[in-house]
Amino acid sequence: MKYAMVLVNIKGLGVKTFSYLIPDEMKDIIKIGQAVLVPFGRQGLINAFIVGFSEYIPGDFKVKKINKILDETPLFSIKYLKLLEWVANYYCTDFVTVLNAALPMKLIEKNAKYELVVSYIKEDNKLTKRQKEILECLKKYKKCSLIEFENIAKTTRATMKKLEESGYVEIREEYIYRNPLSIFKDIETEPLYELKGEQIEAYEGIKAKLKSQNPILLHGVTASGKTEVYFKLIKDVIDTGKNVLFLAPEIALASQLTKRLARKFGIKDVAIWHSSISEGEKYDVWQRLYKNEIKILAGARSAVFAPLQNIGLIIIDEEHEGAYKQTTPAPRYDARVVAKRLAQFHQAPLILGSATPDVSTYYYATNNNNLFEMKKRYNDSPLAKPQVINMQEYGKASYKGIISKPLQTEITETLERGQQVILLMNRRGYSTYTQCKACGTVIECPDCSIPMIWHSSIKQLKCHYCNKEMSFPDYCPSCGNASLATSGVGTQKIEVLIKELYPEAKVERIDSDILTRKNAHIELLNRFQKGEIDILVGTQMIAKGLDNPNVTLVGVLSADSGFSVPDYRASERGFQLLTQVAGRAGRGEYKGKVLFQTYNPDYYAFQTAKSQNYEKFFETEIKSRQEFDYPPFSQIVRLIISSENNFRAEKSAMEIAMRLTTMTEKFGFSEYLETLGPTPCIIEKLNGYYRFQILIKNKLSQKGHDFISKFLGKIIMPKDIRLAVDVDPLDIL
DNA sequence: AGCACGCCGACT
DNA sequence: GTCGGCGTGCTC
Repeated sequence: MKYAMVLVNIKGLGVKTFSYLIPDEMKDIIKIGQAVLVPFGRQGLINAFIVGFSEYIPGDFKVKKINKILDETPLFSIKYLKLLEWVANYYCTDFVTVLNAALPMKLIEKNAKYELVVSYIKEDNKLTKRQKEILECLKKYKKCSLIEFENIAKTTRATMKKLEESGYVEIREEYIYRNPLSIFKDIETEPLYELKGEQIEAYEGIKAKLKSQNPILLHGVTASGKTEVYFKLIKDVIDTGKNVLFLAPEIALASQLTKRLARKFGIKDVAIWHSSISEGEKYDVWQRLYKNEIKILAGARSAVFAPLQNIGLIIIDEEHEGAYKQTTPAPRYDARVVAKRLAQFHQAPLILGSATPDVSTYYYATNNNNLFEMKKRYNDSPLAKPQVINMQEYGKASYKGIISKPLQTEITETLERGQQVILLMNRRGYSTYTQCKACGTVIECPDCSIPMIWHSSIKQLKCHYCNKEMSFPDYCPSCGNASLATSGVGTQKIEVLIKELYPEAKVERIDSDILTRKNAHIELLNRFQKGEIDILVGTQMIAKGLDNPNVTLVGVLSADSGFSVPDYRASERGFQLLTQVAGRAGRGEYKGKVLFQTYNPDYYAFQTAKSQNYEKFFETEIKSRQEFDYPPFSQIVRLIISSENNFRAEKSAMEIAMRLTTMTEKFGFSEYLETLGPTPCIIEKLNGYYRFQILIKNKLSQKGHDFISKFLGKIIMPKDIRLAVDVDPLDIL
């Protein structure tokens, strides 16, 4: 091979690949994944990585020689690059974009992995008073990072060098692993629990399926004890010498999970990976993973790109969570999809777990006979049957038309028993829109086609998409009348009303508006757990993960709000939210109660959520998906064309749709591919950009997908127009 | 990002 | 003439 494809990261340019000539003396030792030094433009020698080889260069340019191989041990494998290539093709972006998302920047930018450390040797009477002090200080440490020590001892590099020359201290380069788990230093170890009842059946069932090429679904109701089943499976895998990747939907849950894993399996075998650990920590964990020093890696979605070796099992918990899909920036990957591919590469099983599985996941698991169910709670406490309050009937008799009499009674009784209440209101802010009573005009965000929402806490109107704030106008911008009023209900209004109704109770609100202080919501959840809060009002943030045995009442104030969104997955999301929040009630020894307030008591997704009957919900939902050719019966590729100029965006969207249709016909893909649109997006304007969308429905044809990927790869957009490609979008708003 | 190249107006 | 403004384009 004559040339090497080399990956560089240049400020402003980002991560890109370039071709370099391989000098003869390197030909035998050069390998994919090695760090090299290459000359680049006027910047002299820079760090780069070998990502491929070629006999030719892709174009006509002068080519420079690789200067040096920095480390003969590669930092990633060919297999790893093949996975990223597959991801790039599947998500219709370029390889470089995927690499950028997958590799820690530190790995690409700087290869220096050694730090100066200083250690104590001796002291004698020749030392000055100050030098003696410094050595006294150093004695306390066996060895210490030099920079750190200079800070501690309030001394300088010159002084330390002098001490080194005279032989009092030793300064040397040493690799120091940073360990993100150091916060769990004093962790207590914990044995694995014995499985019982349905857990044993699920465990045995899954064991028999571990050779399956398709994902295995563990569908277990809330609090059924899925985690213990995972732990048992993990134990089996690491006992065979293989490693485990365990994903959780968000960072907070991944941290919690890591702590539990460290307790069960020992801190040195467990590592954590997510977007918020520092670049330095990522670099170190990367090295340890590559050297096969870690047995269990826990993390959020980006952990699918960590170079875990010799994978024997991948687990994705709460698999229905939207957080597994990256929405922005590109690559808009779904960790579940990447994990499936990764599992195939390692010939390892992939286990997906949820109480409310994704409709597509459930469909495939049933078809592949890979479904395992746990229908009872671990401690046999019964699932509460939600009671539906028809607001058409009870609305008039309710408090300000919002909190029905039955809900009020239940809250009163729960508080009297000294138990706790969760109230779900899936909308932030005080109201939902601001409207002129005279002409009907709704105040919209100047940059987004979205109603501005009144926030009583900050006394401002706020856009929930771009966060723009403005003061409440005195007059209607359209007709000039002083008749603007807020309508609709959000969490802030519920908080106010509940405080009015229950002045004695301790009421707190949790939604993303209180996240101004870091960890504010964790503090609130801890206080709720300790019983310092009686009633917790919040958005979907309170629907997940709360395991508080003293919660016996869950009220959903506007249970149908989620279902009315114009999106094909709205029913699924609504069902999941209601089931998850209902699962928070009565997890301990006390029986739980769940109340849904609604104006549409007959809606099917609602009825099935009421009976907590996933199978029934699935039956109805899958029929409608089939009827309209929605996933899992098709794959959707969504193109969003946007511009600050409405007309330009529309024109460009029409051109793309036209070209796509023509090409589809020309290459004979009409059978598999259907192009819909362009249409203005449901959110027509966002952050000042006018948005149009094209939906491509692919009837699950690999060739069709390759065609789309190739087609999109060739498109060059004018500078004032943006094209975003979203494969398997979570919503089509 | 930086830095060169290059095409126009202002000025010793 | 030529100094310098920054818009455009390139880095294997």
